[in-house]
Amino acid sequence: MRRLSRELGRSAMAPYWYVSDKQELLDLVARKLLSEVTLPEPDSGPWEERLRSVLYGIDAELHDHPGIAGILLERMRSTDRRLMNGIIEILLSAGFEGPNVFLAYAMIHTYLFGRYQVMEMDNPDATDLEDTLAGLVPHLAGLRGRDFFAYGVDTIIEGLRAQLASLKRSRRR
Amino acid sequence: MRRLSRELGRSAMAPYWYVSDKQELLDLVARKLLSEVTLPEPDSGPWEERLRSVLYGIDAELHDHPGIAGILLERMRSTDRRLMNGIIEILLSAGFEGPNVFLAYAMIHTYLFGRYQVMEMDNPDATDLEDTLAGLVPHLAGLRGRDFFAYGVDTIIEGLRAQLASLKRSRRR
DNA sequence: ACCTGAACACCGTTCAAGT
DNA sequence: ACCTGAACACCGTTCAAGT
Repeated sequence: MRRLSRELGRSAMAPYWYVSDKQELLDLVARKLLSEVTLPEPDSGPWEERLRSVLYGIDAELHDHPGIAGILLERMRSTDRRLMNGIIEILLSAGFEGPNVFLAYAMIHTYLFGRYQVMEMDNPDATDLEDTLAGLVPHLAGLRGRDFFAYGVDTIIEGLRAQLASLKRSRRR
Repeated sequence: MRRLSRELGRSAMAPYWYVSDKQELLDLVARKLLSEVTLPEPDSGPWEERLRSVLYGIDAELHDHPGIAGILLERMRSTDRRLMNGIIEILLSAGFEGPNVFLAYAMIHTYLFGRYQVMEMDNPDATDLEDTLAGLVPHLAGLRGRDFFAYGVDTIIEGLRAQLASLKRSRRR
């Protein structure tokens, strides 16, 4: 707060006229970013594509503001449920049901949450990787943050597809 | 640091005789916890089970100390690479190769990271879920933290299995 | 070898006051 | 309506000093 006021050329207490505390300010920022993510139309494609689209949308917002990821994702599941609801609708349309809807959603949410703690891991200090790994290091050079995220999302989608298949199998009995 | 000293009945500066700063103290705690996780023997079972076993091991350590998750996972990929190497060996034994080893590892690491930011989400305030969701809420009651983690790990494993299958397909060409 | 006390630079925030 | 200044309770940490 003090740094913000300093950068705006005001006294330390100036922000407190607009906002009641630091938390409220961060909430407003998170709210703004969340509102910029669009949900795909229900009939705009297969669930996999719609899911990927929301996740990439959230990723894009977080990309330039990794600092508020925590607040943002916390809001997503408490006060600002628009995106959470949207994702759950996608999962329902995919065929998830009952507890599985929440399990699947939580899994996705958790991955997103991790993404913005790690971020810096994208370029993992290839220096002094031991034994078996040393030979693999060259492969690391070409990988970028987006590659890691894309691979993660793909893997999650494949995983969910498998869960869905076994759900349908057990339903048939 | 001040609170630690207070609880130990020492002056605020007492810890600084043992440790050069707060970061170093947290590192020592993280190191201790990481060292308590055992890696399964390479021939102790299929890769899926060995992977699950390490992840559950890490989860168990983090469970009672969610606060140091950030430091712990950061160490895992920087100074304390024992577990990271172990997981990567498991992935290699599963058939991953080249960049895919790192992509798969990063995906897992990211999920773990998210797990301990979210934690509290495990019981998501079923109050005022809107429209389509209201009907699903009863299913939430029975779900516990462990269920969410187990489902996440299962989904990741299924996802990785699918990635592996397509890797092998492309290798055959 | 182990610890203390005073001090510094930094926070978020309360409260009374200024224009 | 919009902002300031002084003050408080809290940090992590430096430095010189005590036993």
